[in-house]
Amino acid sequence: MGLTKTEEFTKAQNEMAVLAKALGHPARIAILQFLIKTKSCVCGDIVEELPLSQSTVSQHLKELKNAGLIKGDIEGPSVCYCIDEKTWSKAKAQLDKLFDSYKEPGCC
Amino acid sequence: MGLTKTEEFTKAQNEMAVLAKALGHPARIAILQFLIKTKSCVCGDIVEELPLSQSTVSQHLKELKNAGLIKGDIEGPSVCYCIDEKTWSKAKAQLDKLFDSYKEPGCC
DNA sequence: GCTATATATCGTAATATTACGATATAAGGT
DNA sequence: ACCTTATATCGTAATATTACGATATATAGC
Repeated sequence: MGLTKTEEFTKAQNEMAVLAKALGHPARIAILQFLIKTKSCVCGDIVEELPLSQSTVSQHLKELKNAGLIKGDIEGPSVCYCIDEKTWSKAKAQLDKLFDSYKEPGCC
Repeated sequence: MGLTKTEEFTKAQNEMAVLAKALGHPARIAILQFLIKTKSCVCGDIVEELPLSQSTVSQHLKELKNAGLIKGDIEGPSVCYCIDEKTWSKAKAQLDKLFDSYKEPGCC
């Protein structure tokens, strides 16, 4: 056991879970905020900004990339990361939909 | 190792990460959608709705409760779960803020 | 108090995540 | 080709998550 039963859920549910999971770590929130703030999408400056080692930051960047939230362009010897607009707006839309589907205060 | 360095990040970053992490599993997305759909916030019917065992569902409910997204009222022999309005709108606001802070398409 | 039903918790096993140092890879400059 | 710099990957260790069956707990009804 210990393996998420993805096949048992809908595509939409799995997609949303993947996106939310990628946001489910303070370091990754911090990375995204930093990428948004410094529009120039400075690359390895993230390592200096975060209280984590270079390899750990690289791992978090990889996960954000896997989820599709960011993309990385090679730029000389370094890599330039930035928000992937398409997935970003998709994530926003999906989460908005979930949050907005709750209207009335239920029963308890 | 293997322990998230929560102290190194801001309160807001950690809070958002906790909320997102709670949403980071398809079963928990399914549970929330079900709770919203059946306004009567039927309790253990969730177990019948999901392709998971009773104990596993109970574990997921516990995590959603820990994150504050839902609350459970004892109602006779069973428990009535429903969305916790306060945390729900807080989560919505925090995520909205993150998503909306991205405007221009960066560089790459 | 006993019984049935509904949830929660415990114990356990498998897999995943987080983190780091060390090492590998890739690109630019000399 | 060599060196430097920037990132990525590997190996490893600790902790967390996911899942289930079995057992405990709690409440209503008898």
